[in-house]
Amino acid sequence: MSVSKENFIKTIYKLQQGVGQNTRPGTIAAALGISNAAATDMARKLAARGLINYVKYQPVTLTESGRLMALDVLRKHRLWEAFLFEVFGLSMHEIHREAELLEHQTSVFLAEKIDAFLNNPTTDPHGDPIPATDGSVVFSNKNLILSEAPAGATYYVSRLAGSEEEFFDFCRDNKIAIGAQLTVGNRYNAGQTTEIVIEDTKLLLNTDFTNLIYVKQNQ
Amino acid sequence: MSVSKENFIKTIYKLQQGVGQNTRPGTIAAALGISNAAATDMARKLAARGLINYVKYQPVTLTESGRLMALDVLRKHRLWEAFLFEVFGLSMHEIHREAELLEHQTSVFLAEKIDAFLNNPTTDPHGDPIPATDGSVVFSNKNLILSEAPAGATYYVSRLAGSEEEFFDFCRDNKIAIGAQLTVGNRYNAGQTTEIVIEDTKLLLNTDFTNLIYVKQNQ
DNA sequence: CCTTATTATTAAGTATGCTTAAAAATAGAA
DNA sequence: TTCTATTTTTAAGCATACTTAATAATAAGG
Repeated sequence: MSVSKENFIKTIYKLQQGVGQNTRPGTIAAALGISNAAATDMARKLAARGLINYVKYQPVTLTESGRLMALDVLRKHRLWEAFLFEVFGLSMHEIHREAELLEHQTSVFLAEKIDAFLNNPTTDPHGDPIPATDGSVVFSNKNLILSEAPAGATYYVSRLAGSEEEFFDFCRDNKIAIGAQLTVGNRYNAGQTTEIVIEDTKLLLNTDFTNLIYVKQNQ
Repeated sequence: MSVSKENFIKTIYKLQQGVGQNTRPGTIAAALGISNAAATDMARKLAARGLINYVKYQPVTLTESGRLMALDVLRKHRLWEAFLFEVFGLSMHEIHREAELLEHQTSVFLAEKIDAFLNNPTTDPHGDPIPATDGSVVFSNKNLILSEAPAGATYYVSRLAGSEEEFFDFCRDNKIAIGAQLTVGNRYNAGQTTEIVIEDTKLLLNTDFTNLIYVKQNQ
């Protein structure tokens, strides 16, 4: 499997998980920074290999073996993130950037070594679940997405699901970190804008960010 | 720079260092497991980029920038080897196999982190020197190649310059490890075969292996 | 020195993963 | 529902990194 194919499959998986996103060729193309034509082309190739279900003009979906492949790459990505964070103390953005490259050149053998070294972690430093070798993923059912978390309550940040440096910079500058306490205030603009209070500071966030931040009731 | 180009440049560098080897297209092709035609093709492309000197029907040589690129890849390779050996306790063959993949996806940023974590090592677990960021390499002038080491004397193994699993298996099975003591005995077959004594066991090695083993007088 | 064997090069062809441009299908708005 | 805008697909083309087959040059042996 090539890097391009692994990233294509991984992108489909992540779009399927994401809120308010679809897996149409154009969406995948935009996420990967390639042309729509290239995405259509790749969709046909991966369908021929039995990794995705592809019907012309329809959103693509992963087959079971495609899903397993996505999870294999994601497992390696998140193990590297946890490792680079733990051992070298890299930032949230740095671990993502480096893991994005290393994930494709990591043998199952090495992934197991990293996993054992870290004592089989269940989440990476972003709070993303680390899939097991058999493809099982445990999503915390306590996690609420900030864009839909009931107002008035106080929560702890449990997951920062972004990947862009801009997002992590914003989080850092505004004390939004895993474990940080925040209160959800009013919603404006038909729920597109959420008011939060964090360390006595009021912030207005739109869905670009509230769809990437997860919270839970207890720390 | 692509993986293919990095490996081509790296192979030229290693062939230049090796004993009884040349850097003709066919030799490079054999080392990389590609056809002679592909090697000629790549030679032309890299010459166009100013990384190698290529004249038809002549052995190729690295330019200064080609040499720096080879050393950059080699630095990352050997830092990974040292790291995987130290942190995960992988074998001599395993560290090589994994580093062979990781070396091409390692940023200078990450290489520096690994280097600092290991306290700026000067050699990897095989005894190979780790090039510095500026491209300087310190070869121990005390190292003697076993195929040319004067007979009758006792030495310590200082470097195992192979990469094949077969070579490392042989070394392990015969107690040839970095720091091990050995005595050079008679030479036969016009110097092609060297008798050594290691832990009271006599061994006959040919140049396939004695060109890959380095020794020195003091531990 | 000449013949032969080896090696290197060129030429033609293939798969991958992209691109842009044009055509076809779908989705959205009036 | 119809028109238009958007999206998807197809088509043609390109660069990379290989292949095999044929040709050319070099190296080696007698």
